[in-house]
Amino acid sequence: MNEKVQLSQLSIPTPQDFSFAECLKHLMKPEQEWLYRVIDNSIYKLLKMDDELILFIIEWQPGNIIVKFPLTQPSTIQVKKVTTFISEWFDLEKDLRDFYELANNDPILRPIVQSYYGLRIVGIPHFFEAISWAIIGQQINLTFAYTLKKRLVEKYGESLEYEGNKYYVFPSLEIVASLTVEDLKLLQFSARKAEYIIGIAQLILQGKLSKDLVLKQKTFEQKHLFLTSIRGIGPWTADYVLMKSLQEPTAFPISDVGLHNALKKQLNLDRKPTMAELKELAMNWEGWQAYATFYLWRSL
DNA sequence: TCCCAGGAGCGCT
DNA sequence: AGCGCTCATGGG
Repeated sequence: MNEKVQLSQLSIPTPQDFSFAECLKHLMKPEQEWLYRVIDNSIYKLLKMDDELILFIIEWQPGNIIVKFPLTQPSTIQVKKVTTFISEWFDLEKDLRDFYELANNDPILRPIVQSYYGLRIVGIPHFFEAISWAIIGQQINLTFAYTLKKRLVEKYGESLEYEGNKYYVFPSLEIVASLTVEDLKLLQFSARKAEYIIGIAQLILQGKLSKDLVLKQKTFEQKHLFLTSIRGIGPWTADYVLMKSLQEPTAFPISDVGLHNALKKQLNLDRKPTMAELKELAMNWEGWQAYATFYLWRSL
């Protein structure tokens, strides 16, 4: 009667300057996010691995992220994949000391970094999801972008129910690759974005695009160039993906509207900064442009 | 109604 | 290589 199930548990050490609370705040901002759920300081996330849906719960105790698997006993390989996923999700491998030193000498970043100290770039490890999300978000307001993503995930993503809540995984490459532009237009995607996303799913399935293929490029510039050679991926999207999915600290979506608004606010401007001003400011952020951007986004 | 939104591709110089 | 036009639709 009411026997406690033995929970499989995993522990991932976190860096000294890691703030789970700040990362949680970031995760809780969107109101229409269906690819994870935050309940009482725990993150619930569903992944598909080896054709199996795996739900896990992320908590934190000083020094360690604790992962529990409430429904399944994960295999060794699955545990390893979840560990990698979480490490990328919260950018745990990055040593931020140089960034913090740089930020403390930067009049714009100093106050922001103090306010959100310990925040790490909360990424999108799932490569196809990261690209799709960037494309969805191109040139439309974020609220509508979340609506579009929600519709896509609801309609085409696999799901599983746990304790009364439904958890989704991002739609598979196979499914998206087989969709027509009309299918996505029904969800109010523009024809162009539908083409981009379907085309990218097909490219990945054909082996012509993958995280590994990007990583194989030697320099950051080559990675950027490789990504922008793909239809639908312009400079902003390439930087966004390099920042959120490949943990590249020098990725810099310099044309990003959110970045412009954050700087306008921090600098107390009555207009958005010009491209020349952006480049001038960013000279101080060399090597850590992605972190500067992420912290500036947070300041909004 | 108007302007803007976490842009990108394309054609024309 | 750089500029301008077009796409597309919800939010405020």
